[in-house]
Amino acid sequence: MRFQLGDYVPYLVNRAGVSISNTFSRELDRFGITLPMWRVMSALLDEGEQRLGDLSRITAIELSTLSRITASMDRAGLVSRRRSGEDARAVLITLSKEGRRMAEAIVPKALQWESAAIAGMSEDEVKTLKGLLQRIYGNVEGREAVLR
Amino acid sequence: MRFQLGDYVPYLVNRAGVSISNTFSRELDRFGITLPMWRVMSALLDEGEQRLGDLSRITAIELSTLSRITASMDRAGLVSRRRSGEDARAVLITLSKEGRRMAEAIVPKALQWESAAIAGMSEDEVKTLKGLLQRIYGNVEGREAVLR
DNA sequence: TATTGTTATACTCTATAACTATA
DNA sequence: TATAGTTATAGAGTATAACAATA
Repeated sequence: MRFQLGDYVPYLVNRAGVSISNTFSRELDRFGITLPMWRVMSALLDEGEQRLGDLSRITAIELSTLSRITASMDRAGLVSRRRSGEDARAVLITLSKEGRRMAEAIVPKALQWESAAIAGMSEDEVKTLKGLLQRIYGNVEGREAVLR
Repeated sequence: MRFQLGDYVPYLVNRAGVSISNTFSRELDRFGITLPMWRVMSALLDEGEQRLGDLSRITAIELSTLSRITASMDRAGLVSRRRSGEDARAVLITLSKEGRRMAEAIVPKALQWESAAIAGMSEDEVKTLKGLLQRIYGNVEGREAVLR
């Protein structure tokens, strides 16, 4: 049976994703943060204070990994963590002033990298791309949910 | 400045890629191999014997990582490695009989996972998706090449 | 000198599971 | 009992660089 890696969707998606991530990670090195940290910061910038569990869903970072990441960001002064008043089990994460300042400095760079990645595509193509990627994620996670 | 993670292409690509990779990795666990190993095997299945450097390009795996991975696959009896006669610096990697048998057993599973990931998409959409993902990879790696 | 590949180190993320505290 | 997080451990990939062998 013939199998061509260059025509195989999971490979193409993963290769594109890894490629973007790796190159942007190098940009983030200058700020002393990792890509998952940037995800956390941008999610908080957009959505405001979040519970750890919700942040895990938004950023697609494993809860246990996220727990360590936010602890490290807390030590670095980028976020603050406090117990929720409504549910004492929950931890609320917020951007600190410094974290917000850094996040706002990174946003333009992030948009530049996005532009570079989608260079030459029409608005329609980009829109289609986003839709299809969301469907892939939904399909895969949905199947996962069934298997669990 | 507003920044929405859920509308940001690098995030969407990476999320979809990681999601597919993680779920398929669990399928591969049954065969006792990792996703990068499967990449190597499928590339060799499709393209035949390869130099390590070429295999690195095809699979998008770092050379130093690939060196260790193929060494481990060699120990597991999945591939064989030998020096090239034409260029004694180069190492040629081939699937062993057992490696080929395993790869051929995995191909149908891989195609099933691909089908699940792209469920509900038309042929045209899938074709568009592949083209756009290839362009992203080209754009990013091209920019990388310039920066280096 | 440049290229092909190997090896070592330090770091990050993942997967898993045991654990605490609260609901 | 179930949920929200924390912590520890083992394993895999990445980045980097030093290195050997060959071109």
